[in-house]
Amino acid sequence: MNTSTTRIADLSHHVGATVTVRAWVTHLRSKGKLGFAVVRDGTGVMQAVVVKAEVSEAAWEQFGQLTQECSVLLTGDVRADARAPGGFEMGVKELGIIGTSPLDYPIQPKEHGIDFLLDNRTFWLRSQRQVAIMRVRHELEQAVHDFFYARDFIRCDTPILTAAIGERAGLFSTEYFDEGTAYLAQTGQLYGEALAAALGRIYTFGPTFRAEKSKTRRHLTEFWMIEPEMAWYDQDDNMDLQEDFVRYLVERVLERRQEELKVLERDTSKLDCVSQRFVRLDYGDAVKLAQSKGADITWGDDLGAPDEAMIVDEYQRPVFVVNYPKEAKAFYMKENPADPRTVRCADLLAPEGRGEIIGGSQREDDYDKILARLTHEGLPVEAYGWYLDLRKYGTFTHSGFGLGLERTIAWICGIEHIREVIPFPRLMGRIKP
RNA sequence: UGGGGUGUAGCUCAAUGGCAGAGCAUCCGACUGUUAAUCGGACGGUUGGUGGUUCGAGUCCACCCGCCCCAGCCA
Repeated sequence: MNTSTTRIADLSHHVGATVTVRAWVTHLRSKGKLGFAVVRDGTGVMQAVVVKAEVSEAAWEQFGQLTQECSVLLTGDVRADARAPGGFEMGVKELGIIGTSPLDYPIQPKEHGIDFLLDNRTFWLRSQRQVAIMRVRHELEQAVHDFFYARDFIRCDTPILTAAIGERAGLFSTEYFDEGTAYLAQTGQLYGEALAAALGRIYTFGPTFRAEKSKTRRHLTEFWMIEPEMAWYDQDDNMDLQEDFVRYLVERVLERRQEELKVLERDTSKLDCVSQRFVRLDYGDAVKLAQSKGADITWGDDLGAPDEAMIVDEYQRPVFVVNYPKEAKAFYMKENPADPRTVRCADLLAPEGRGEIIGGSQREDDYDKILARLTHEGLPVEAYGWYLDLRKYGTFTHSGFGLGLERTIAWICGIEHIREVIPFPRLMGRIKP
């Protein structure tokens, strides 16, 4: 690495000194014999000021050759100036073009339509807003690992290529040698349960794939999920952990990524609600609440997106909706002893109409009951042999949940559509770039 | 998949059924403190496609295609 150059983020330490910066040109303005180039290097933005009378003939000529997105080597004096984007600017002495950039660069500093931006995602990612989002994403990923490491959870990686097992929604399939069809994992949970029996408390952090024909601002066909699984946790312990986890993630970003949130124009006061205790609302009460607000819903129905929005709107902070009807939920959730029509589960609804960011439950640990559920749902029992064995060889109380990374980032950043919070979104009808 | 919307210059958008336009970008010129600079000029079109109605269709109708929003499924 060339250590003789300075990163833009470090300019504040070099005020008054002469430094060299490598960067890309984002914006050019000229005013006769005075030129301005706003450049970025991934760590920040800097304004370069070129005065014809103060540079060589060659340097001034090079300035005239600059185009948007060409890469440059700039040498000059650093000074703080309130007029400069980023707060610091360089009085350029020497200037060289490293890589030219043709005049047809598609992204302009103005409004563009979403389809155009996604087609040009590689370039769109260079914009200040996208850089800010990716930095928050990075902070959250690191925060996930820090949270669980501090609590002695073991990170485990579960397979992406699987035989059909897991959720009910659509699967992506591919040929797998002589073994027939393999499917891209929709969840690591079932493997997580096996690992919890070996290691106690574990979590997975990986991509998941769902071939659902969903076209909403909350769905991707490929997204990242964090799935902890804890031996000897019941559903109440599970929710306590989720609450600590979500609160930690939000506070971590508020603490360390204020600059990025400012770029995103996020009203961070809306996130302060996580410091309060999260609401725990029984499913039956949630239905009554939705009904009182005019929703057409009866006991037994799953809550729709508008119902969820109504419920969260009532409390203005994260809400657990607990103990859903058995029929609305997956076979592996534990029957609720207090009301066998329901299961010991919870969805965590994020504020501001964001909807579900976590789905979790205590797992059914009774061999006969889970076998009956599998059969009742018409699932291929033989495919679940090793999973059922977890209830046969030393069954144990255990619980876990799945947190959708992109939904969480979108909520914290205040981004409307989750396609913007992953570098290269995979959507129904979009596989490129 | 269902409901709603939309498709016009490289981009973002105008145009009572009657000559297809603007801003930005690009090019040329002016300008020593710009902030998506400003000012003057130039360049830029098979109006998504195929049919139809009409003297005349970007505009109305039918079908097809693309995209957007909402819903379902979920994280």
